[in-house]
Order: sequence, then structure tokens, then C-alpha cells
Amino acid sequence: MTDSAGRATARGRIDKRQAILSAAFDVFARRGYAPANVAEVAEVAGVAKPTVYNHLGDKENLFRRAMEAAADTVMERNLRDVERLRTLEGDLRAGLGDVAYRMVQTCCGEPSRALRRLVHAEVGQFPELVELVQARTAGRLAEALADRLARLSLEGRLRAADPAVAAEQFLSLLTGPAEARSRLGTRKLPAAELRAIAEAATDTFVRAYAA
Amino acid sequence: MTDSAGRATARGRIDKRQAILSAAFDVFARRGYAPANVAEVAEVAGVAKPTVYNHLGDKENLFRRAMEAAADTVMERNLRDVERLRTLEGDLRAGLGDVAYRMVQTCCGEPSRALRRLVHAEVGQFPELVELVQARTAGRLAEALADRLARLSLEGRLRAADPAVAAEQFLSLLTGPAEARSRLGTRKLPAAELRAIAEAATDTFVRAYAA
Amino acid sequence: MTDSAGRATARGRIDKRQAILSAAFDVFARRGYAPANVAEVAEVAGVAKPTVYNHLGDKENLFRRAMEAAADTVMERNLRDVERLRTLEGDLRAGLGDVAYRMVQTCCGEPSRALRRLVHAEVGQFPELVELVQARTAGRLAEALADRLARLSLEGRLRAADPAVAAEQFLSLLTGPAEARSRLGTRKLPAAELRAIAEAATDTFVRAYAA
Amino acid sequence: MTDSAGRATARGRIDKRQAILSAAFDVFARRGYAPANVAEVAEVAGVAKPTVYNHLGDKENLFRRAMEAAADTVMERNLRDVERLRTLEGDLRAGLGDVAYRMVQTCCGEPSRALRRLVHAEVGQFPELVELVQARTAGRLAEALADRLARLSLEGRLRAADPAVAAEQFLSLLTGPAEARSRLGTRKLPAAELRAIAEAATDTFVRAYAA
DNA sequence: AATGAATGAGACTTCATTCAT
DNA sequence: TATGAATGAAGTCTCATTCAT
Repeated sequence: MTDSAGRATARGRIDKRQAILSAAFDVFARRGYAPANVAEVAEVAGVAKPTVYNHLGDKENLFRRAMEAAADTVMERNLRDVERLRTLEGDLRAGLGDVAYRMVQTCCGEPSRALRRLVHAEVGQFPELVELVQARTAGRLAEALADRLARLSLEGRLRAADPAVAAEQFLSLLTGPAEARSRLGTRKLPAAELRAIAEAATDTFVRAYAA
Repeated sequence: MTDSAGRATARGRIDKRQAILSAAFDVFARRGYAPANVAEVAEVAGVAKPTVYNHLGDKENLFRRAMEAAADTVMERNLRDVERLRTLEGDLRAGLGDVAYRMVQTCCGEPSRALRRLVHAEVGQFPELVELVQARTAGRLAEALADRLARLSLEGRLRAADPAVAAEQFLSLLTGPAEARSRLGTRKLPAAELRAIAEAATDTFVRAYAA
Repeated sequence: MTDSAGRATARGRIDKRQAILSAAFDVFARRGYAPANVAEVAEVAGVAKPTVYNHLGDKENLFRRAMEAAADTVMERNLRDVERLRTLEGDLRAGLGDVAYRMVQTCCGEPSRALRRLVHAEVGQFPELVELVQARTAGRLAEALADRLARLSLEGRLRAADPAVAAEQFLSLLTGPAEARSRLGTRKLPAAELRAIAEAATDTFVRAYAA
Repeated sequence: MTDSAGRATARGRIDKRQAILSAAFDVFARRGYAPANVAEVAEVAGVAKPTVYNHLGDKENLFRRAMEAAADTVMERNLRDVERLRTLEGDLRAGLGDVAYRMVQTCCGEPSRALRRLVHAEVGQFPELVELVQARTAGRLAEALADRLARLSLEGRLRAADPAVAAEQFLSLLTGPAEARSRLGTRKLPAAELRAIAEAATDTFVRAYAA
């Protein structure tokens, strides 16, 4: 991390910043914003407390940046799922069902849940996080999905309808029941139940939107 | 201790407890669990700090009881909406649409949103709240809705399907988009948008479930 | 405790006061002055908190009166031991040894220890308690012992010496080692060790004071 | 962190810790454990309240460490007195009397009294302090004294006897009367009375133990 | 006379944040 | 730049004591 003269390299600085942000999200996700303390973040990151302040200012900023970074990470994974939509060549039902299953899985994963939990929790103190995070996660997903659904409409495989609304509803049919059944992540959903949710959502969606 | 004096005292005690619980929910909803402080709860309730402790023990218990009480309040209002389902005599579409509109309204109201926000926020520290609150609010609503949908199936107005799943989906189609559009309550939804959400949800639901 | 008209009798009042004082000493002895709380005293006494205040004013006064009462109780038992000194008719060694044994036993008993502990503990806050309590316990004992030793001097069985000093020393030879060995009451002394202490004290005393 | 800066820092830390411990003993001795408050300790030590917590954890640990440190200090002074026993070359009576006088002086000094008072006071809450403190003060003194008395026995200047018991008794003859006369430190003993006590103790001891 | 309820004051402890090295 | 140490501010909770019945 240091060059021959002992000065920190740019790379080293960045690594340390990443380590801090990652540690911060870890701690915030476990404890929540207020109960989390900077000391623990520093400890998990393997640096001293003032170093956290040097890199990221105060706790609020640390939180914002950590959420941002986490949202980016989650988004990357989400987008990989959306890529699958490209392969909707064969049977519509089967294809959508497969994508749906992947999406519930992702949305029920710890990173997504933690992100969602924290955004909900701190919406009062950090209202801008809703935009910041949702835009990169659920919003981005809905957008990509809408794009694809529009395509399917044009291809005559779905009836004409506002693709944004359709996408929103499809996602709601997935995440709503998943959150309810998992009791907000308290109960781990068995794969079968997850698949059932995906199936039911797809079924309802196709019935309502098939051409 | 007896009769008029006794009843007055007991009533006074209960009133004070209610005042504290109401104040507590108010403060917790505004600040979140950790940042809320008992002093403010006491102030809002118009009592001295130790009185809060006398009545409700410690901060954790105060929180739990306040959430419970708030959930009861919200539930009562929710159930009034569900009553409307009885009047689904005429046009199915119109009837469901009307009920849907009322339900999004209720779910987007401050009490509901605050409750949901707090449950999400503190699910890590108070996992039992999910059951406690959801059972009285969303769960109760879904149940009542399921009952009614089952009836409609028997009457041949909806196709045969698991009414629990149908209810869950109907609610998801309402609350999912509402949460997304209102940015978790950050943005106040105009009545027109709320109605549009209700309409879209009803439309999709009827298409998927009509007999 | 109440007469036919329901008024508390004088006897009832006194009983209640005694109950409170006894409970108070019990609690103070267990917890110490500051950590003891009036609520527990009231509970042990089986009365309500304000009743304690009605009868005994504030916590300080409650403590003083409780100590006084406990000192009286301990004194009574001590004096019974001193009575034994009258029977010092036969062998001096044996007689003194017997009395010594009884005295260490008494001094190591819980009431005596608690009293001593509390006086030591609160000598800073309640300096007058030293006089008040010591006068009735150790002081009274020393005095009685001195009287008896003076008699033995006159009878020519002990050499001439200040009987007050002699008594003081005899008691010190008993209680000093007992306190040290029992680690201030932390360790329960077996009867054999108690007897050994009494024997050693008597032996030294007789060697030093025999005529 | 290295060399001069390092040593200075470490030394500074230690100094601060010592200052806190010393201040703590001061405050505890004046007020007792429970009434003492950490704020005053911090003030007396000239540091901020959290610094006390940084260095010593909580109040209980602060108390224990302060007692330990104070016991060490007292012990050092006690042992200097015991050293005097080496010079028991001339007249036994005179030599012992001299040592006795020094010992009562030490035992009646504020540090000793405060230590004793606190141990007595808190034996209920901190039972391990008895061992911890007594071992370093009275116990250590008794041991050293016993060693010396054993030597005197071997030299034929004292009769054969258990030196531990003899030492214990000698100390009891000194401290018992001193505590009684000073009313547990409430009354300041004039030098003459202190000397009289030392003389009387020595006299009795020599009569009982001289060869 | 006795009690359920209420409160003012204060204690311990934690934590975000800043110095000084 | 990174850190060990220090601190101001704040929060939970307890308790002696007093009202009102």
C-alpha cells in the first residue's frame, strides 16, 4: 500500500476507503444507523477511528456513502438478472417464470434486504437515500423490465399496456408476497415457497397481460 | 378506592397510560427508536419522565407497547375498509376498484406508513414486532380479503383459486406501486395518482381472476 | 391492630414501627446505607412507602433509629454473656476461657457483624452512630468486664492494673484475631478455630494479668 | 511513538492513570462507594469524565483498582515500620515499645483508616477486597512481625510460642484499643494517648511472651 | 392513618468527534 | 497520513420524597 518512499499510494488510499465503506455497511446493516458506532466500523475495517473520519468526514456522510456503495453492488447483481430477460425467446410463461424466480431470490438475499431495511428505517433522517438507492436497485430493475415488456408488446406477445405500470406490478407481485411470507426476512423462505411465489406471480401476470 | 373515586382513579390511570403510549408512538414515528428519547415522550404526553417508567418499564417495553397500541388503532381503521367488501353486490370491477382506492388511501396514511417504517427499521432489534404488528394490520386485512374473495369464487364471479394467494396479490398490487411511487412516503401522492394505482391494480386483478 | 371503631390502637402503631425498624435494619445490613432503598424496606415491612415516611421521617432518620434499635437488641444478648462473669468462682483460667468463648461467638454473630460493618461504613456520614452504637455494645461490654476484673484484682486473683485497660485488651485479644481470621465475616469460622482464638486470648491475658 | 515521544506518552498515560486512581481513593474515602460519583473523581483528577472510563472501565473497577493502589501505598509505609524491628538489639521492652508506637501511628493515619473503613463498608458488595487489601496491609504486617518474633524466640528472648498467633495478638492489642479510643477515627487521639496505648500493649505482650 | 401515583434531581455510561503526535 | 488519547453532550434509568385520596 505504500510506495518505496513510504507515501501511501493512490491505490492504497482507495482500498482503505473501500474497506471502510464495506465495513460500515456491514455494521449499519447489522445494527441500524443510530446504534451502530464508528468505533466498530473502524475495528471491522481494521483502521483507527480517526482514519474513518479522515476518509469520510462524519457519521452521516459515512452512512450515505456506504449505502451508495452497497446500492451499486446490489445493482450490479440485479442487472445480471435482468440480462436474462434477453433470452425470453421461447415459451413466455416459462421464461418469465424463470426470471421471476431469480429476481425473488435476489430480492430476498441479505444485501438487498439490508439495503431495503435501512432505507425504510432512515427515510425520516435521510430522505434523499430513497431516490439514491431505489434509483439504483428497484427502480433500475423496473426500468429494465419495462423496456423488455415494451418489446414483448410490440412483438404482439403481450397486450398493449403501459409497460412501466406492468413492470411495477410484476415486481410488486414478486416482492410483496415474498416480504409478507418471510416476515420481512425474519423467516427464511424455503426454495419451494420462493418458487411458488414466483409461479403465482407469473401466472397472474401472464393472465392479465398476455395478448 | 371504591365506586366513583375508584373508577375515576382507574380511568385516570388508563388515560395517562394511553396518553403515554400515544405520545410514544408519535415520537418514535418521527425520530425512530434509537434517536427518540424518553424525555420527549414524557413531554409530549404531559407527564414527568419517571411516570413513563412507572407505567411502562423501560424504553424497549415502551416501544413494544406503543407499537402494539398503534397497530390496534390502524387495524380498526383497516377493518372498516374491509367491511365495504360486503357491499360488493353490483359490478365487480367497480366494487373492487372502490375498495382498492380506500385501501391504498389507508395504507398510505401516516399511521400505516409510520408503523410499517418502524417495523422495517427495528426488525433487527425487535423481530417479534413483525408478527405482532403484521398480524394485526396487513395480515388481518389479507385474511378478511381472502374470506371475501372465497365467497366471490363460490358465487362464480371469480375463478377458482387459492383465495389467500389472491388476496396477497391484490394487496401487493396496491401497496407495492404506492410505496414505489410515493418514494416510501417521501412524496405525497395526489389523489389522481392514488386512484390510478387502485384502478391499475383492480384491472390487473380482475383480468387475472375473473371467472 | 384496630379496635372496634377501626382506629389503629397504640399497640398497633408501635408494632408497625417496630416492623419497619426491623425491616430497615435487615435491608441496610444486606445492602448498606446508600444502596438500600426505602421501597424495599417498605416491602419487607409489609407497608406502603409513604407509611415509612409517616412513621420515621426521612431515610437518614430511619437509618439512625434502625441502628439504635438493632444496637439495643445486640446489647441485650451481650449482657447475658456478661452475666456469666459473676460465676467466675472456680478456676480463673477456665472461667475466663469459657466467657471468652461465648463472647467471640456473640461478636461473630450476624447481628453484631452487621452492626459493626454499618458503623464502620457510615462513620463518615453518621459520626454520632459510633458513640450511639459502641456505647451500647462493645463499650457496655468493656465496662461490665472492667467491673468484674476490678473485683478480681481486689480479691487478689489478678495483679493490680487499670481494669478499663485490661478489659479493653481482653476484648481486643478476642475480636482482633476473630475479625482477621474470618476475613471480616467473609469466611465462616469453625467452632474449633473460634475456641482456639478464645483459648489463646485467655492464655495471653492470664499470663499478663495473673497476680 | 518511539523513544522520547513514546516514553513521554507512555509516562503521561501512566501519570494520568495514577492521578485518577489517587483522586478516586480520595473521593471514595471521603464519601464511600455508592455516594461517590465519578464526576467528582474526574474533577479531582483534573480530567474529563469519559477519561476515567477510558482508563478504568466502570465505577466498580475504578473502585477496586483505587483500593488496590491505596493498599500498595499503605503497605509500603507499613513495611518501613517493620524494618525497625531489625534494630531490636538493645532492651526488648524499649525496642518493642518503640515499634509499637510507630505502628499505632501508622494504623491511625488517614490512609490506613480510610482503607479499613472502605473494606468494612463494602465487604458485602466487594468481598474479594478483604483478601486483596488485608493481604497487603494487616496481613503483610502480621507476617513480617511474626518472622521477627520467631527470631526472638530462637534467640531465647521470647518464650516458645506460635509466632503467627503472637503477632496477631500484638497487633490486636495495638489496633483494638486505638480504634475504640478514637471512636473509629472520629476523635483524634493525642500523641500521649497513642503512646499510652503502645506502652500498655507492649507491657501486656512482654509479660505474656517474655522468656 | 395508609396508600397509589407522580416527580425533581442526579448518577452511570456511551459516543461522535477532535487534538497532538 | 494514521492513531492513541481526551472530551462535551446526551441519554437511560433510579430513588427519595410528596400529593391526593
